[in-house]
Amino acid sequence: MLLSRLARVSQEVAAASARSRKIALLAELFRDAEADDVPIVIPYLAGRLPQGRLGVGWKVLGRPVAPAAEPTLTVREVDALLGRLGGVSGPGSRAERARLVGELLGAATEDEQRFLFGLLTGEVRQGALDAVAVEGLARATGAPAAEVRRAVMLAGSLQTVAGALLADGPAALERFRLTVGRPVLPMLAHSASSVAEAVEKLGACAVEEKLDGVRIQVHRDGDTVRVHTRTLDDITDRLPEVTAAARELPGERFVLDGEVVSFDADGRPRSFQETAGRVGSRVDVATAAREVPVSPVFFDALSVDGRDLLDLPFAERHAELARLVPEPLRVRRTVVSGPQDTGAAEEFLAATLERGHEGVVVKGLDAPYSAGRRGASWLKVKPVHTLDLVVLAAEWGHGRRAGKLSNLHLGARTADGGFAMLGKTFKGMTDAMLAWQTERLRELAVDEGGYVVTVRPELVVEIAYDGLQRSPRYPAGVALRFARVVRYREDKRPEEADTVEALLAAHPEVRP
DNA sequence: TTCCGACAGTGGGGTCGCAAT
DNA sequence: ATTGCGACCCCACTATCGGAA
Repeated sequence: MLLSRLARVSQEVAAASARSRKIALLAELFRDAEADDVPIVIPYLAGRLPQGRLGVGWKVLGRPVAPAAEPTLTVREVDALLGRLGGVSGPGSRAERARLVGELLGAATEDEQRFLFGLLTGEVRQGALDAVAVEGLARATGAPAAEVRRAVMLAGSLQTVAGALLADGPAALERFRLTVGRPVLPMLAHSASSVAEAVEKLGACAVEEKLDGVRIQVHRDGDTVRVHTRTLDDITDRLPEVTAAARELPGERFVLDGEVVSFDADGRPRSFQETAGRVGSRVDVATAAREVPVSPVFFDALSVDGRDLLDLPFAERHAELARLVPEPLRVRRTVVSGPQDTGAAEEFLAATLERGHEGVVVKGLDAPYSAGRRGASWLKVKPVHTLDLVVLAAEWGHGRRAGKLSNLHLGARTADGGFAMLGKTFKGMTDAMLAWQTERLRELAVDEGGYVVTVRPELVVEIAYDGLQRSPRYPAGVALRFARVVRYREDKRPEEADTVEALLAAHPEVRP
């Protein structure tokens, strides 16, 4: 199949607003793909590379290359070239990658270049990714969409399922069951604004502490232990403590879901930055493990002794977990009977925060494990802080925000009467707010030269954030974590905005 | 007819490791 | 030695479609 066909379909998908139309377009293309093209075409149209990321980003792609006049590239040729690209490493590899990318782009037409650009940067922006591709695949093969989706979650990969389906038809879906040693997409949580709201929604539920670390899925099959992240990357080699802990457990075959975190000498959780830095260290793991030891803490069991527990109610899965995993290696929790018992849930949240953790996750007791879904039966509750800050500058948006000032630079007052930038945010704005702030900020602009528009520091905005973190980049030595706009405060003058001093006083746990 | 769940898009800060400077 | 870049960790929120209620 020619790459030009994919590029054209991707454009048509982007132009279609109806999901059903997007699905139909993808299904038609998948149906036409030859067997050898399928493992390439399907991931490409889901906005994904079969090889994973290739070490090619905006910088390498930034240099314009004269496009080819006629489309001649086939998807198999593209795949072969990207395969070579992925294998390049060592001195001179940057130049070699750039050369290969240039070769590829030079053979592509303008439309094809645009498609490849999106694919390589992971931003296809056609309003259709995995979920829509799954529907298209189901349509193309005559398999029920729900079963295809479930197979993809259990295989942890769309390609694998696509290959099997196109080779053997819908019957192939039978093969995709939870298998120890093969990671499945983890279940995710929604947010709730309070414990009361969460308990109201879920009724009888467990309230569990939410640890601020890295999600892990641990598979043990006899002596073999594998540890995977939320995106199913294998990080076994970086976490010897987790492997050791899994081998200590009194079971030969199991799959557990949990979090890996680091505690200091007093048993207080270290900052996310410290834990994530440790988990990210892969060269000298022994040293990293000595300096920042980590512990696994589990909260769910997906499989124990060959029994697949996914469809069991959480209460039963947790009973299995408790049989296998001793209490110190499980998250703290309390069970409440319903809204009449909200007080106990709130006390548990307060105690959890007192111990230095992030918040709680409230979980319905009768819900199954919805692999790969953001299940409505898991609700996280974290405290939210707010500040009144001053807009120092704004950046022009992209995509559907093109032509709008989107990303705000946020400042707090300093002792000398100036402002210190604490981070940026593009979150929380409605379309109406985007339009309004674009107009208002242009009135305040002192420099509209580049993609950053600097403004007179006069506009006050209320910002919600999750916490403060140490920053090597911003002048106050701290930055806001997950900042988002709540509303503009036109009733406030910049002299009434919050100060850096007050912010630091409110977060004694963080020192710049 | 209205409501709500699922998705995609729009980017945020930090750290690590590698290659280039 | 330092800098630049890409890959991944963590993530919030809004708009939209389409099926559920």
